[in-house]
Amino acid sequence: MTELTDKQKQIVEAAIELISEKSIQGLTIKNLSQKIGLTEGAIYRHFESKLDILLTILYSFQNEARNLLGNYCNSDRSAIEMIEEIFQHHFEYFVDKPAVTSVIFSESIFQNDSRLVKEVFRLLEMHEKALSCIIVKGQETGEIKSSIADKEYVRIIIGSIRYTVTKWRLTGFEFDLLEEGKLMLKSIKEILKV
Amino acid sequence: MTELTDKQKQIVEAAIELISEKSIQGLTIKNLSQKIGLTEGAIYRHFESKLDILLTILYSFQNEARNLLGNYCNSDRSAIEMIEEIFQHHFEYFVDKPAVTSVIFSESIFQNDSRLVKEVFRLLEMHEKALSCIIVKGQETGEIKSSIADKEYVRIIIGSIRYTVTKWRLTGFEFDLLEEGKLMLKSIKEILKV
DNA sequence: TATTAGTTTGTAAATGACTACTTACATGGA
DNA sequence: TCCATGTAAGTAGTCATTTACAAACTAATA
Repeated sequence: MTELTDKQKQIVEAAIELISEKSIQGLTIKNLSQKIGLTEGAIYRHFESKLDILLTILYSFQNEARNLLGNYCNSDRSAIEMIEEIFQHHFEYFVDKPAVTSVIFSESIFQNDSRLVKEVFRLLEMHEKALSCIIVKGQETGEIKSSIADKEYVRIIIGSIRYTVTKWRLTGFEFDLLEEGKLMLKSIKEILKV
Repeated sequence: MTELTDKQKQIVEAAIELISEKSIQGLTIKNLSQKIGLTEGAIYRHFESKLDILLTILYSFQNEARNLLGNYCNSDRSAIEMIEEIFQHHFEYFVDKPAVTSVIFSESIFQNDSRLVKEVFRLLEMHEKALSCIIVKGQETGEIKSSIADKEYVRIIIGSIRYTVTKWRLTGFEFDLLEEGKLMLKSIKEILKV
C-alpha cells in the first residue's frame, strides 16, 4: 500500500484504458507496454506481475471511495442533500473517466482470482455502508420514509446506478449520462420522501 | 436459429458451466472438450467456431425470455400480480441454474465482439419492454402510482435484481436468494402502490 | 573536478505453456 | 457405400514471465 511512482501510475492508467477498450482480454503485458511505449520487460521493473497491476487498480479505487465517502456519515447535513451530492459526484466522475466504469461495474472480469473478487467486494461494501448510514440518519430525523428498510433503499439506489451505467457502456457511451442521472435522482427522491 | 441437436445442447450447457466456474477465460475449446469427454476436434463437428457457441448461448436465453415474457402484456390480470410472478419465476430459475447468472449478468465478458454485445443488449431490451408494458397498463388502471415514470420503475426493478444476483454470485451463492428476492419484492410493491 | 562503483531502468530475445482451429485418418451405423 | 462423428497430431499465433545484457543516472571517492 505504499505510494505509487509516476511510472506505476502511468501503467495503471493505461491498464484501465485497455480494459475499457477491449475488455479484460485486451489487458495483456504486450498491449500495455505498447500503449506506454516500452518493451514488455520494462513493465516488470515496475510491477511484480499482472495480478499486481490489477490489485493496484482496485486499491486505487478503494482509496478514492474512502476519500469521497468517509465523512458523510458524521455530518449533520440533510440526508437527501448528501445523497444528491454523491449522485452528482459519481456521474460527473464517470463522464470524465468512462474507462473506469468498465472496471468497477464488471466484477466478473476478476472472477478468475479470489483475491481480486475479495477486493471488488470490499469496494461495493464501502459504498453500501456509506449510503446505509446516511439513510438511517435521514429516517431518524424523519426526512426519509421509514416503511422501507435502509438496506432496500441501498439496493435500489446502487442497483439503479449500476444498471444505468452498464447500459451506457454497452451502447458505447452514446447517451447523455448526466441527463439520465438527473431523471434517476428525481425518482429516487420521490421514493425516499415521507 | 434452427433447433439444436442433443450434442449441441450438451456443449452449450458445459460452456455455461465453464464460464460460471472460471469466468470467460475458462471457456476454452480444450476445457470444453474435456468436460464433455471428447477431443477438441469433435467440438468443431457441432459448432463452426467458439463465437458460434457464445452466440448460441445468447440466442437460447433470448428464446427463454421470449417464451416467458411474451404474453404478459396482452393479459388483463393485475399488473402487480404479474410483476410478482415474473419476480418469482426469475429467482427460482436462478437458484435452479446458478451458472446462468454468471453469463447473463456479466455482459462485459462479451465486450470483445460487437455481435455478442448486440445480442446481450437485445436480451436486456426484451425484459425492459415487457416490464414497461405491464407497468404502463397498471398505471392506466390506477393500480400503480403514476408520479414515477414507467422507465424509472423498470430501471429500479431490473437494477435491483441484477445487483442482488451479482452479489449472490460474488459471495459464492452463499445467501438465500429466494429470501432476498421476497424482501426486494416487498419494497418494490411498496414503491409501486398508489 | 574526474573517476569509479552501484543502482535503476531499459532492451531484445527466449521460454514453455496455452490459444483457436485444421488436417488426415478411422470407426460405426444406415 | 456413405455419412456422421470421432481421434491424434499438427499449425501458427498469443500469453505471462525470465534472462542476459546495456545504458543512464546517482553518489561517493581520488
